[in-house]
Amino acid sequence: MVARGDARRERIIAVAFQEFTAFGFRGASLARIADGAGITQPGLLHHFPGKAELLIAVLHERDQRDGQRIGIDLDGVTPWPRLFDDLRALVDFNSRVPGLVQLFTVLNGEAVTDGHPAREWARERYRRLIEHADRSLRAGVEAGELKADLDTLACAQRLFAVMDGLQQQWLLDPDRVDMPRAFGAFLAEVERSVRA
Amino acid sequence: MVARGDARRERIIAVAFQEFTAFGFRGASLARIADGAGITQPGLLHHFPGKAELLIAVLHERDQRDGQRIGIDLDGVTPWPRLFDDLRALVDFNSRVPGLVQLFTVLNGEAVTDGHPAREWARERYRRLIEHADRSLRAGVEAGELKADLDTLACAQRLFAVMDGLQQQWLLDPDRVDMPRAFGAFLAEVERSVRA
DNA sequence: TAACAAACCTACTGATTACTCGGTTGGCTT
DNA sequence: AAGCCAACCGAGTAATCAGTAGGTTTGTTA
Repeated sequence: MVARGDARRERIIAVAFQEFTAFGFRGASLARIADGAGITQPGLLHHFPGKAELLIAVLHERDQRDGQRIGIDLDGVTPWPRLFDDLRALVDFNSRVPGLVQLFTVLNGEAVTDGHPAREWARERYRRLIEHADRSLRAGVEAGELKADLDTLACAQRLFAVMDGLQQQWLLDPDRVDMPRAFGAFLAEVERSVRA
Repeated sequence: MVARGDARRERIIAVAFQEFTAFGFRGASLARIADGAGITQPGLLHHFPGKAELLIAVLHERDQRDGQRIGIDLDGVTPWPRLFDDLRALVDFNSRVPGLVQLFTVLNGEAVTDGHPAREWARERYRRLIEHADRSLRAGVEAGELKADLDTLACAQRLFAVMDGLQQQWLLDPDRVDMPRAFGAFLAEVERSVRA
């Protein structure tokens, strides 16, 4: 009976992913999620103790799945040319999965509100991503390949600021924002300016 | 009796501003807003036909108030060096009013969800801001002061992407993000790279 | 085969949601 | 003084919200 339970959990998470993407955490309804998963509401709450925990489960599942797909080792030190390639590939991929981008955009925005269950998750996620990029750039500086006076932390923050800012504009107005192109151009500019 | 009505409207909008900032549109409660404004819920709905219209009223009021404060003429053509100064001043100001930044961040994120009343507002706002910056840069190109092959639209989009992306990071982790400094450094970099 | 527990269900809770109906009040205009 | 209307309020509306209590089914394991 373990197998059936696991399958159900996956189904619930998949439906919850869509619900949170469409309406955010506050706009999401457990009743609709249960319905979509072909289960009653108490049945849903047998698998997850509450709405907040369900959201966290969805986010963790996404982190894990996307982490291994994109193949970036967030704990190691990626050589900086590889970092830029990885980011380019990530944005290219994202441009083909607007739903995924929407989930992250909506929840990042919602996360700054009072008492939001994803606040911690959002902050830690940014810290991880930025520190990873920062390490790459610092290694490049130490190897003498990048400018010695490069502000690596500010540069790392900027990389993800542009990525997220373009996602926001792209979701609101896809016809006017060529996200991969705009991000690629930005990266090229950065690559030129950081070289020693 | 007109004066009292106007004062009440202003009071309602001020309280609603805080409520939408703290909880977003979906998380906001008309009952709490009415309470904070010292009025009953039907009393509130006498002034605004519904929750969506109240949100729009708050956003329009903010647009108007902030528009005249920052002194940017969105319809005219700002000389590009002035554009950069204006943006710098805007980010400096924003760093002193986190509540205001939070309202815009939360609503921009929420706006991409299904059937959100601020979707149109968010899209039009970006269009206005980006077109304004784009016109500035194009004028600079035509005057021969900026690179002839500068992609002015992509550059304009990037300016606001960085601004919003840094706001997001700053709200989540104010200790690790020096927003005005990071944005200033970015602008300096842009200014160097766009010059003819 | 007996015990056990995971995986559900029905039925319900009280709270909250945005919003409506049908008033009353009180100041301004004619 | 009569009439009018903006500015409210009390009392509800039906719907939805997340979550609970307590029981039943069903497969696994001892």
